[in-house]
Amino acid sequence: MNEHSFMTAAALPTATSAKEGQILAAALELFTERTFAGTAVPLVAERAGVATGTIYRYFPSKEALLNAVYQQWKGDLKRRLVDEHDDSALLQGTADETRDESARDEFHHWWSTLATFVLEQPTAFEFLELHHHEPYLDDASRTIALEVDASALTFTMRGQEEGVIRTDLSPQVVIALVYGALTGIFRGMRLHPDLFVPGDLAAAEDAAWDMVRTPGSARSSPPTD
Amino acid sequence: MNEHSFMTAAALPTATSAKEGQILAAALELFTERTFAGTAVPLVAERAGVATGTIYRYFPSKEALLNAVYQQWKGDLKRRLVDEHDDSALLQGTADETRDESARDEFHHWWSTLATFVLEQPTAFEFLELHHHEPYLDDASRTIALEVDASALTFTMRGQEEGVIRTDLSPQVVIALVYGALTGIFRGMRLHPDLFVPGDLAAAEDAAWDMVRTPGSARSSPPTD
Amino acid sequence: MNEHSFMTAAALPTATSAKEGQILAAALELFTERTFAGTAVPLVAERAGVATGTIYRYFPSKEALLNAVYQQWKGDLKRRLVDEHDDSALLQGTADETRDESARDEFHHWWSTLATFVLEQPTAFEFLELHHHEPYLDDASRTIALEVDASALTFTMRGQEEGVIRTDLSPQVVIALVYGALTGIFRGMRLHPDLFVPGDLAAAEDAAWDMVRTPGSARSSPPTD
Amino acid sequence: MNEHSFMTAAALPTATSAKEGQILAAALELFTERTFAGTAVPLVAERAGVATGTIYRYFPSKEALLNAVYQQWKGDLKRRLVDEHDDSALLQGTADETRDESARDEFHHWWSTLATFVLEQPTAFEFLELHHHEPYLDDASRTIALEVDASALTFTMRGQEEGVIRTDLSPQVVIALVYGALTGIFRGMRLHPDLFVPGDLAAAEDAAWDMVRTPGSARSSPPTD
DNA sequence: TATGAATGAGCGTTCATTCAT
DNA sequence: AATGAATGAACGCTCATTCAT
Repeated sequence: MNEHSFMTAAALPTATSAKEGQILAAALELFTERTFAGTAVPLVAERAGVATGTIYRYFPSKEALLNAVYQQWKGDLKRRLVDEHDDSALLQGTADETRDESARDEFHHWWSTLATFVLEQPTAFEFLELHHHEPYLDDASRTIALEVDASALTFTMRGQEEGVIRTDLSPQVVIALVYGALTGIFRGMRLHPDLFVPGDLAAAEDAAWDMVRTPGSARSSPPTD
Repeated sequence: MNEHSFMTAAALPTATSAKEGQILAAALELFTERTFAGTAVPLVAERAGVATGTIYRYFPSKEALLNAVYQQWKGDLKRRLVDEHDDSALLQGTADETRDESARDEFHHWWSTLATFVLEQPTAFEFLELHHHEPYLDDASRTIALEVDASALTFTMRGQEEGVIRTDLSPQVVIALVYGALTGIFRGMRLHPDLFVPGDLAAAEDAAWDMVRTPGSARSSPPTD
Repeated sequence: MNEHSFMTAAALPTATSAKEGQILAAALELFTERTFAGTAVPLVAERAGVATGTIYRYFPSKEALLNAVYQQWKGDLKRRLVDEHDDSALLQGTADETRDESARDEFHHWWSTLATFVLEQPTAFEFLELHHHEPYLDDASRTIALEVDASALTFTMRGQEEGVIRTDLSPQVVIALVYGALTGIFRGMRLHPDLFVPGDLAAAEDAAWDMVRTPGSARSSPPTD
Repeated sequence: MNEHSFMTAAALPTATSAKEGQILAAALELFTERTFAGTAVPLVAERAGVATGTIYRYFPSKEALLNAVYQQWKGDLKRRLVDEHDDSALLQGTADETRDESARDEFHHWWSTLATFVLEQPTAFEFLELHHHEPYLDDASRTIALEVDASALTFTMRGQEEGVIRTDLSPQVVIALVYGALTGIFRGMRLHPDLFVPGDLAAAEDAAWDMVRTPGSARSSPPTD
């Protein structure tokens, strides 16, 4: 299904030196805390522990640095959500008669993978949220985002064709609802860390599924990892 | 129910002159399009049709202008969500035996009020989303946000006590899920206007309710306005 | 012959405020002393007695400032060499039988006008020399230069047709020789002020004429102003 | 005649390695194309095909590199104009009765040597023109320039004493006129290559001589090489 | 000897804010 | 009350120079 997964992983921008990694990490934090325009390049340099000029040895401009951060993490997310899932699906060999189970399974895959990413890399997730649609995202950045979107769309439409996912809403609306719900919890966690616990994300999976499954159909439990 | 309504209403910033209104409108648009740090004050002045110096006659600083915009619209939203609803609830005199209905009704009130606001004032809604957690929000701005949150919390906890809203999730998580779901659709509408229609927001209400209602309980239809 | 001379004079860039004039004067000096790339904008501001940012209120960029200086002085020179001469020629009504005289007269006009300019505005003349062919000259700057060149070419070719100016050299070479000779003296004056006197320029006119007049023809004295 | 020739010849910088030669050649081109301040050292390194740091192994600073280029070519020019001529004059043994011839001959030597240099090394000639009077020229650079000037001065004054060169102008003015005329043609060739031909330089020699010879005296033809 | 990554001062330019008009 | 010219600190970025390899 996806015979490119090894290659694309290699093609994704990865820090090829310690300094580049420090710069990417500092930029991730600061762009997230202070927005792109609100972050001075010398500040990135200071947090990365390098001189200002060094940043321009690795990235041709501030904008290119932002795109590198975006591609680093959107690429990581895509790998988790799309590439690895395709691989495991190939290995397991999904049979047709398990479709009904499979939709719930796949929902679980998406939700739990996102939840894991969110808990492991909250700053990266917030960065991606903040820079969804900035005009300074370049083609490479947009391409990765579209690949993730396309994969989610495929899954959702299949679920609707099978009658497992509600059809009174367009697949885009279904995706927006689920992704938004997850983002809502994430935002609560960041804004009010005292009122949320890490388990909330996993606990909300069933509720999110109840939102988009065909109403009235038999409820199915998520798989136990 | 809401003993603060007089005070807060009076405290809300309202444009007291045509020029102030033009400045607030221009700032709303530009801060939303370009972020706070990415917006030059002279640009706000130009779009508002006033001289740069005039802005400083009405607002002591760029940051104060941002807070004024925030309070203008978060205040408007609060008035729609909290104040007016309290008023109408007071007038109608809600009886105890209608509680079960009432939770669904109140959910409908929140969802549809938010949906209306989103469709009427998409730029203002996006502005509020973008400036959720900025460090330059002042106390007045934060206070309004907290009042809205508190009102939603009260409603949700009552719904949970009544057994209508699911109790396997904390009230904060419930609120975050619903608000996030709505925001997700809104973001889809802004990002992909061709894939969404205005009716999607209203159509998603039932799905959102399915997410937070106690699972397995009888489904109740929303009221017809 | 040139009914636009009043208009073009008005269209030439002229300092429209005291500050703009100070900036142009400071830029002229510094660009001449230190070359364009060797001159920092803050240095121009300092010598002009204004803040750095003020320069950008009058000129969109350092390059535009250079072009403004160029057009200011090349325009001045063009006015002296071309426009005013056309005017006076029109007024006097040159007759055909005085052609032979006229070529020597016209040569005198060019030489003495250039000499006057050089003595009055040595820095401006050196600036124009230094920026003859820079790639950052814009179209307006080049146009003025071409107009001066074209006028010199017309005069030279007429002199050659009349047999007064030597024809063993192309008109371009004739112009280059004369202009170069004058520039050579100017450069000597700047480089070795102790070895040259202001009168040298005027004194060299006859020699320069001897270079380009048809050899062996009767020598004609320059007019006495 | 020139008692300095041994010393100065030894003092002239000569490329002592292939790399140094490449650096000098790259610097010549770039300083001429882009001016000194407008040329980045890494750019010189790139065009020379060496690493940036290598330049600092041969030249202590960018300024020193400029002076090395200047001395390389001004030294070359001096060798052609002064040293070799002295040598050949010494060998041939010039007799007194050929003085009148000799002045024209010597003029021819200067003009044709300069013309040859200009045609063979246009970039070097332009470089020397551009850096006539830069404040960053060091003593060694200035010394070479003065030696050339002194030699020209000696020749000119002798010509004036003999009555062959006009005496209504100081020898410095005479030199400036001739050198300027030649430079004027050179500049025309660079600026408008389509309007000039290489032969123009040689063709203008007679005209230049007409400029400085004593007017009215018998015209003498240049020697045929 | 030669490299080129790293530095940080300084570049051209912008912009929040002030204030004379 | 309103203007917009003026300011200068701070921006994104460059580059002469150094030095570990």
